[in-house]
Amino acid sequence: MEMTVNARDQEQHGLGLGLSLSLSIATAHPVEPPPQRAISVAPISSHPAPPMPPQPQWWSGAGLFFSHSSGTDRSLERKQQPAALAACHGHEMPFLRGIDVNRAPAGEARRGSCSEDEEPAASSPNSTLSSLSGKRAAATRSGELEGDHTPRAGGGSDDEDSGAGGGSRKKLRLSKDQAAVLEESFKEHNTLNPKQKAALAKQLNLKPRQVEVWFQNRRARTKLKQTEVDCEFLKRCCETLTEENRRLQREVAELRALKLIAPHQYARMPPPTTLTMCPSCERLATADEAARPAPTGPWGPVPVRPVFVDGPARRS
DNA sequence: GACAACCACAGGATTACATCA
DNA sequence: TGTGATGTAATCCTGTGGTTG
Repeated sequence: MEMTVNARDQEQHGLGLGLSLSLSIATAHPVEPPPQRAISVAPISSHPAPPMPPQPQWWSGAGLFFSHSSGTDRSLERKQQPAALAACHGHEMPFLRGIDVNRAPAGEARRGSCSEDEEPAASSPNSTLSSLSGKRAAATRSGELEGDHTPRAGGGSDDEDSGAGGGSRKKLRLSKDQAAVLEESFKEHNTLNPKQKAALAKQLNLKPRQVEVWFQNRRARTKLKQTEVDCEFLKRCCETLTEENRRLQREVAELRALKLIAPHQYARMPPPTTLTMCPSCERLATADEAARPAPTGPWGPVPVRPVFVDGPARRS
């Protein structure tokens, strides 16, 4: 079961970009990434290989956080929820401590415990909401259904939220502490199971839905950033190959000229080695090497695409 | 075992708000 | 102070996989 989930995650996180050059190598093994290798451009080349950032922790962290199930093993989680939620208050998340939260007033109509927070209506508003889109969505926006707005300390009340024409959607800004904890959690595991979600929500005084949304957006940002990194990487690959191609063409021209000028000397030279450029690993290989099967790639070590590591740049 | 209905959750696209230069 | 740019929380929609009857 977990394999299925992971396979799906691989597919989804593996950048369905159609960037097939060397990306597939890295994306095919997100759970257990191959060791970083420098890109070995042609042995005779003097061009520096494109820089390659290290891989993020979460990339290889799938399934490690709550080891009883993968992040999306819902069936198991659903069965385990009552007991799990009873014991979910941060026990398995050592980093969830001492969070100074921008909390709504204590009297606010929030369901306190994480088990209570996992009520059906809030657990997956999307699935049900989407099928009821029109009215229900509008109702949600105006705070009728979930009261999903969690104002910051001193912020507006629910009354204020729904007051402005009913269609306003107040936007909570997470505090630095909250964002830091979420970020830390994301590094550990880029998806959440209900236990984790509830624990985080409880600890941060957010709604599980908010934690869920944050993770969704965070995954989207990571993927976007990764796409940018990939584009940059491919651009550099292209430049490198173009330059290499120019150089080889110059070399060919020089050799031809030499053949015309001194045909006798040229005849005594050893036969030229046939060089072939591997399109995926950017190594040059002789015809012999190319014919030989290699253990790790067509002609040797396989380069790993750069992977985005840091969080998105923030203005401050 | 095959099937349909349902549920939960993921990603992608988009909107709307908050903040900053 | 007004404004455009940017970041991001939140929403909507759709697809997928698991469970259940």
